[in-house]
Amino acid sequence: MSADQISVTFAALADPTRRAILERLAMGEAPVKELSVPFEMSQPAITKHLKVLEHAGLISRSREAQWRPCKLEAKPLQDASAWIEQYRQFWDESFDRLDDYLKELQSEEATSKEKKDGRSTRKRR
Amino acid sequence: MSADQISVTFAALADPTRRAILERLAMGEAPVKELSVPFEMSQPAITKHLKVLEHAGLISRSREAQWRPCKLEAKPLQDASAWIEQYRQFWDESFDRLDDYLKELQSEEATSKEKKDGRSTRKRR
DNA sequence: TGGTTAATTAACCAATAAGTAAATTAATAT
DNA sequence: ATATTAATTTACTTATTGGTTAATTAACCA
Repeated sequence: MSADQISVTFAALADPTRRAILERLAMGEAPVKELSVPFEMSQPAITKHLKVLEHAGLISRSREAQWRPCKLEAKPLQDASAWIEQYRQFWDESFDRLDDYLKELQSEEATSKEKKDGRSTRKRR
Repeated sequence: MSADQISVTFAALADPTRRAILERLAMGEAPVKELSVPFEMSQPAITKHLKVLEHAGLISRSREAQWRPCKLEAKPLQDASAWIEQYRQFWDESFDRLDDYLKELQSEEATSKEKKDGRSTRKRR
């Protein structure tokens, strides 16, 4: 564990079991036993995957009696997403327009004014 | 190599050297020697990283005399991005508006009409 | 108390990953 | 032909990953 946070995040996402767990957790919290049901895999194996996810900050854990519910923590995904979005222009033809819209959205929220202008000056391809 | 494509993509992105190589290639094509300059690492090591990236479809390679230029191929990033975007609602407060905008954008492009309506009916949080 | 369920820990194994140094291939240049 | 430069291949080492089974901890239940 000397890797940077985004490396840890991508490494955690590189396993299909772990991604499936995250997808399940998007529906709501769940204890280990329940998470393990869809997989032909021992419970210790699931515990290990959960440790990887927890270490990556992608889940958090609490206690309820003998259960340890897992909860999705999507924050690291935001950074991963931001990294990938750098490259959107290389695949997305409508990148310019989306990019402009996001900038506009941001300035809208930052300044809370200029609600109905700007758009007319946007670049178009 | 029996993993699904998105696992291969995330695994390729989990290494900081490989991410740095992709960032360099976003500026334009480059041969192996040039790519290896910023790293304290032997050339065979770079060759290995390039193979991982090529195997993941994140770069392609050609030939020019004794050089093998590498070129960024961002397509797999689109799928990785799409996977992560599933979770945007868990971190992004303006998810609803962006989601609505993307839907609007899509229908705009599909139908090529209804250019200046819709926005007034969007959900707001 | 003892039994059951939930989950983790410990010890182990096989496969993969990330690096090295040395040898080899391929193209260019003299 | 030979030397140089670019890149890869080979063989090897070390650490990590993903899984196993068996034992242990922890909380609840009757």
